[in-house]
Amino acid sequence: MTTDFNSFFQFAITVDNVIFGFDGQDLKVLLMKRGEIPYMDDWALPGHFVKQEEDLTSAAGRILEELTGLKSVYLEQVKTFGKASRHPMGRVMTVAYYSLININDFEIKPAFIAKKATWFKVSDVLKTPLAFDHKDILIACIDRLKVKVKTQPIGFELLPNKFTLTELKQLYESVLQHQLDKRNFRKKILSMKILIDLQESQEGVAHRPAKLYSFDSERYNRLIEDGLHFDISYPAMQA
Amino acid sequence: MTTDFNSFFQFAITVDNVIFGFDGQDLKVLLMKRGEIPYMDDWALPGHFVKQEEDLTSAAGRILEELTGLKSVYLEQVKTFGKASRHPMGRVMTVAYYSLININDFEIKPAFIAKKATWFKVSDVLKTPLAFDHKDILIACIDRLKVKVKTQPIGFELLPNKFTLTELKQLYESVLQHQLDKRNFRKKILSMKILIDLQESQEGVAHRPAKLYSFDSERYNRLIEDGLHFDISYPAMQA
DNA sequence: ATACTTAGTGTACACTGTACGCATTCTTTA
DNA sequence: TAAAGAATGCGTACAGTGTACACTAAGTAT
Repeated sequence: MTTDFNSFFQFAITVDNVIFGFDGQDLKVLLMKRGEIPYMDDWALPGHFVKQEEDLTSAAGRILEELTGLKSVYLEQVKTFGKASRHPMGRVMTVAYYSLININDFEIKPAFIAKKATWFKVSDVLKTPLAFDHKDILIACIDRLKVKVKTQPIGFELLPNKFTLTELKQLYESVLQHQLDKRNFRKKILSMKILIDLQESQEGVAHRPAKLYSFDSERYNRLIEDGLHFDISYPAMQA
Repeated sequence: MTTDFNSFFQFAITVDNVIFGFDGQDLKVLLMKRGEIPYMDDWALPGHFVKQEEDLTSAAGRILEELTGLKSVYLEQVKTFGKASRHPMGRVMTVAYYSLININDFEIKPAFIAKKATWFKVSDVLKTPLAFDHKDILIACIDRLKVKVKTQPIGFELLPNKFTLTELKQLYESVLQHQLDKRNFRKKILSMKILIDLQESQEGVAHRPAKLYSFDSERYNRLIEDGLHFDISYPAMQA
């Protein structure tokens, strides 16, 4: 009975993290070139084994921090992948997370430069093979992000504190893979009253500078209490 | 290095399954009285250890079938719970699934009668303590169901093949915990054209019998291709 | 026959989504 | 310094959907 019970304790758990960034044009994901077997030299999601005494959530945060130096960023669990055959070296389940970071804050930690951590356009990565079942994991995270970004104000996590409405629109378009109508997008976002008009403008651009805004999370929370329905649905705003 | 690697393989994985049913009045969940330590005699979600050679998805299906005899029912992974302290007897992570079954098809397998599998009203269970972190798991599954039932036609999984519009409305009300306006609900559902009018009526009721409908999944899929937006949002239909 | 119970229907109004074009403000360069 | 270029930023009209709301119809039970 006891030995029977113990026989179950032979799994390993990893956390794999789909780190999304946005460079003003495209949605990007951070991949690492594997330096060990299996899948040596293939591109893979950053991930690690969970340690014996470590909470799952802590493990996800640790990976992100070790790699990027960033703490307290947006991090969400998506799905656990547990096919018996998914890891050639044993029974390893992986819990997939995705995180949203401001790509400008980001700086790869020296320890990882050797492992070649690189940003890829999401649209490109979908065409190239990845280690393990990481392609499936990536797709699951993209799908989750698409759903979530429409109904939760998480898109702002990918932008600098100060941003223009054009940048925000570009972000939504690259996540949702859909063109949006400029005027309707502005109208909708501004009508929610969740942005602070910073009374500042872009500088150094070769055209009329755009106004800068920031996301007012306190106000957002108050409005949600009052029944605000955050919803950026692209069928509603096709260009 | 190898020993180091092996040291990670000391986790156990369980699957816990929140089995939802609907009796025409209330949303219910199937719980079992535990017959072993820890948490002996407490109510708990049905669950099991995942076996060495078993896919995660198969394990979830196996639990459901062993308990209810039902195969190929709606089953969805929700979240993995992995606090280091969550299981007093070792490092056990659990992957939470929920499933939707037609309560009339259901018959508890004899092996489980001894373990007292019983349906509870969801609203009651939320007030009583459960084993482990099963309360958290239950809440996560309820929340997921609420979100999902609004945008996917999964509510029908909880109903018999033939149902009345009043039953369907009652189902939504008990899941969403919100009253809906009868006329608007009917108008919305019928306007989607995803129900088949069976040209039959209820029998044996002490009042005007209601018409029976069934869900037309093929038609639904066709309409989705054409851009149908399934959305039963309660702010839109408050009573 | 009457009372009772639930099923089933329609309309008016407000609001939101959607489509769409032009003037404005800044930089660059001729 | 004038003109061209580039992106910003604004408004309106129409269609469609959401929402509120009360009574009649069709059965059963007494």
